[in-house]
Amino acid sequence: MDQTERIIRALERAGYQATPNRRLVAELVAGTGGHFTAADLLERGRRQSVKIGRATVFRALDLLTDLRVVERLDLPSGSHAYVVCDPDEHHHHLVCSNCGRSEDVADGELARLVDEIGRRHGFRIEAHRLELFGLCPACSAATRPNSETVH
Amino acid sequence: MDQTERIIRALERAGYQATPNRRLVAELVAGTGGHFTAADLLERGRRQSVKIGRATVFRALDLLTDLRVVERLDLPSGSHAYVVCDPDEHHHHLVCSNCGRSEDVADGELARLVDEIGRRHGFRIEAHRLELFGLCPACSAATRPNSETVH
DNA sequence: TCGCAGATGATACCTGGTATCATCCGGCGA
DNA sequence: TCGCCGGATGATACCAGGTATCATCTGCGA
Repeated sequence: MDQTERIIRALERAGYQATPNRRLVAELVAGTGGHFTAADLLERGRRQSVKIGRATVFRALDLLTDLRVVERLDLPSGSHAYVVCDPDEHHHHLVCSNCGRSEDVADGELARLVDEIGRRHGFRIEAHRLELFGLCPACSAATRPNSETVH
Repeated sequence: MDQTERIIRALERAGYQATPNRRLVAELVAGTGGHFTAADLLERGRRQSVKIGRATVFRALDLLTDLRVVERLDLPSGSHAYVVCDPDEHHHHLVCSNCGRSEDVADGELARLVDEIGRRHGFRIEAHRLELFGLCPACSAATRPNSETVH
């Protein structure tokens, strides 16, 4: 898939240079199955024996976060991670607590619910964040193979 | 209000000693209107010219988090804070982005929604977290005084 | 060819949190 | 009453993730 290209194009569309370093970060980011940390990217970069500064990685991630190509996630453990996601639509994340894989979840009914909560508490709600953690189909099957199949 | 006592009693019920330091932390925690950080507590402690170690504060907060008397919050800025809350019921937080005041929000319909999302994506959802940010009634009124009154 | 803006990397720094370790303290048994 | 012991404490060092600074590099346009 062209995840890498999508990211690069998002950068260019926003008027940023698509430098080799940024391309590299885009590739590394696109190559993650699920969530990742800046340290992950650095390590994978080094393993491919390309050298890139820590600051540069953080700066690139910052850019991508601004462009909403990646988002920051707060894991239940309290630590932070990043995930690639769709910049075009407000959504939330469903994260596999075993393999780290992440899926976007459309806001859907949540907006209505949030609205209602705001009204009930008299708050003017400006932002909300829903994060869901659990086992993805694969991990779920692996840990409980005798469980019912999808239906 | 007996917020302080409630916290102390929660400690004792769980078999922990209610030491003077823990009492102090309980008071400091109970005395916050909204969310706070460990650094806040330390500073307020020192301002009251009681001396308490950083580690002790963190340890006490850890305990209280375990007892679910306080919870950790991830602010939109990416930083962490703590809030006091009701340990007896699964709930979420509605946080004023101006004054920091926080209210508990019952899970309500969200459980159903979460369930449905899980089913749709084939995930076995184990945990979810909803955080809402906005202006509380007071701050809302202050920033837009000509706005409609509560009705 | 020069100059400049933006990108880069090394490095120092900051913040929030944890680990370690020696010390302190209060309760309890001898 | 003494001594012991476990839990609590505080100082301190440490760690991770992230930011700030600054000198250097690079590529592009005039």
